[in-house]
Amino acid sequence: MAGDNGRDGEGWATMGEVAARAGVSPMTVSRVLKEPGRVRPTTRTRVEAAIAELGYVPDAAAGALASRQSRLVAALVSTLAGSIFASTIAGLGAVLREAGHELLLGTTEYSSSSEEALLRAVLGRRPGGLVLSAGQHTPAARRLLERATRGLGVPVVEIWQLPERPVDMAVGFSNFAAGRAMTAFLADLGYRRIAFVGVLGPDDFRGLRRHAGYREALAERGLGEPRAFGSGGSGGSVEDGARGLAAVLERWPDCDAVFCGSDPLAFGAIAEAARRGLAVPGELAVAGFGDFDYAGEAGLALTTVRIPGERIGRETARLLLERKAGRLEGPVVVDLGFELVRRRTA
Amino acid sequence: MAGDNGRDGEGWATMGEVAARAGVSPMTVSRVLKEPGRVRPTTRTRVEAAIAELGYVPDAAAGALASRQSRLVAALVSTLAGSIFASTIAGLGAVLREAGHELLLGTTEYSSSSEEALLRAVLGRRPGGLVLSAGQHTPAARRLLERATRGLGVPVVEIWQLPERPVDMAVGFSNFAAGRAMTAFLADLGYRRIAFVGVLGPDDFRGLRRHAGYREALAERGLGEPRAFGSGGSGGSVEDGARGLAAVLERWPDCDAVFCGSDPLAFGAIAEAARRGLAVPGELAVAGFGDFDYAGEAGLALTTVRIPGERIGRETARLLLERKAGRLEGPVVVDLGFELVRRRTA
DNA sequence: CGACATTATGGTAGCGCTAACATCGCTAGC
DNA sequence: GCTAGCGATGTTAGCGCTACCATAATGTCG
Repeated sequence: MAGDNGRDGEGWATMGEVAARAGVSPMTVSRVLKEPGRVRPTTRTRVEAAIAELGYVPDAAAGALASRQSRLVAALVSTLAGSIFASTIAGLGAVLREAGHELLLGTTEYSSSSEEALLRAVLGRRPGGLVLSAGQHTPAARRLLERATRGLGVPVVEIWQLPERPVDMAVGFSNFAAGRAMTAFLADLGYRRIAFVGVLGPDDFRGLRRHAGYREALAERGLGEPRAFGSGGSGGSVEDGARGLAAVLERWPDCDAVFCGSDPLAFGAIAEAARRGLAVPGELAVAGFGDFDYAGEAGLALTTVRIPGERIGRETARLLLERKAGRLEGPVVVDLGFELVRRRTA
Repeated sequence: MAGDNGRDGEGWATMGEVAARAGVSPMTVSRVLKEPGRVRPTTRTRVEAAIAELGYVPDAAAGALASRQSRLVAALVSTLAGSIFASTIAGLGAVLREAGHELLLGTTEYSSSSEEALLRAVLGRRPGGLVLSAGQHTPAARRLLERATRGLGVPVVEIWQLPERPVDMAVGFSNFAAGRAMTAFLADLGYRRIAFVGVLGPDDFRGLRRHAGYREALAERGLGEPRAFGSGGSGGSVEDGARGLAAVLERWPDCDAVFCGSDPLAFGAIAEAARRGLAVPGELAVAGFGDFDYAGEAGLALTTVRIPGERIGRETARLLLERKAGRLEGPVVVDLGFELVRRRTA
């Protein structure tokens, strides 16, 4: 079977074999691959033929070793589930690929203890850039990161939030501002007894910031004490939303609006409201966060906060590329903002 | 700043530097890393101290080149959006990481023309395994794959469906059987005029198989002509579901059930039904596919088909590892099945 | 038409690591 | 006390590629 396509030997063809077949030196083959313009067309054609005949695919590890360029960018996100980061990763990958880089992906699944191990594994690949979603890093991880970016010049981008003290660069939006804006928006709409349902575990930094924004808006407008319910763990599910609304209503039965820290939570809240015969938004307004697919007019018609997920990915890639090209100095923080989307639940 | 942690030199510490500091040869350092049991404890401690002091992180590319083992597994999925593959990738990554491998991720975004480019890029990394979600490959891509698995012994796993002619191995379930089972289930429930709304573009192989299963079930039970509406492109959104139901109802106003090719479509259909004042399931039953988060009791309470997404990932990793260990011969196809979940929409 | 600037190609030397074998020091056995 | 045998460590030789410099082939002009 071997030899059907390509060659008979063991393993992959090497550049030397291609060179021999084309009657040139390995160096010329290398140039055909990387700077075709610098090789005479006739030679180039010959080399390209040899490449095709042998089914040659250059060994990236050898190339990386020799050139000290891995053409690899590592992205470490907390999770892929819930479609939160998916579009960001897609955008990141698309831009990167166009520039000839590949994406090495790691998920920490919200356990920051495994973050360090993952980081070490990934750094061993000598990535040309690092993308991180986590808000807080273990001290050891932070040290590794500092060293990578400060000492070794590896660009690092933290995404989906704007850290006070970025390791290097950051692309995202202010969860605090978004939380405050939506709460203020609800207040402007006339709602007075606004509750908050979110994930308030210590690991979910972003949820915490949204909640802080909510409280801030309440205080600014003198809307009384916060009415917040935080589902614990790694929540943020539809069930958590239903439970959250139930808990809130039990404690503060007179609420006229609930701001949920994520669209799934809002979904759960709406379903729970329906179960209780509460008209939305007539008797209870509901707002979400994220503008998931199903939040649109055809689905929930949810009033929510839209986050430019894919743009975060693309912008991150752009920054990485710019910095590698030396066209970017110093710390960079890009605020891509957010957008309040009013639909029919508030 | 350099030297804060680790060393002052340019770039990363090398194994040779660690060796010098510990007063041993590089080979001993290598052994401490890979087979600590074969190094005397006192020596090992010394080496480990040197590693820590220098913040040494071994260069995986060099290791790969020398050992001809990349410890990299590449996964090529059509998309990350819609949370379809997310849990599979998470499961895959988790198991792989435990075994000391990393995940190289590529998304084709349903364009099979870019699949070949992606495949080439990824093969350059000499992955120890390949995971693919696409059903059909371009001839060139297929040739590359055949060569990789047949000629070079790279394990390949196709996931989320069971191809008739697998490249190497496959882990998934039968979309045909699932489509048929849900349709038959609806029939058993007493529904007689069952429509289908799905993505029927030529690129979505899985949707096509589900649709085929639907037709088969209809034929088996003599339920008359199929009533199918396929949204074209890369659809599968909530909007497509709403539009799909509208189209179906216009053409066949007497439908008593709709089977949707995915949960988002089902969501759209339910929303559209509500808009038209149709009681679900009283006047119109709706079934979905996928058992997304929001399909649960707390949300849509959707009758749907549950797919073991994460298990597919884990099983895939297991197969890859097994085959690499030489404990697995010949083609392997693992059918992980599916589960009909009856909730309150049918 | 020969000196010179170009352009095209080749040779050499490693990148950082590990497989395979060589060597050393030690304990065990008689 | 000598050697077989073992465990611990070192030496050598690349893995496949690219930077860098050298050389050869081509073109340019007085």
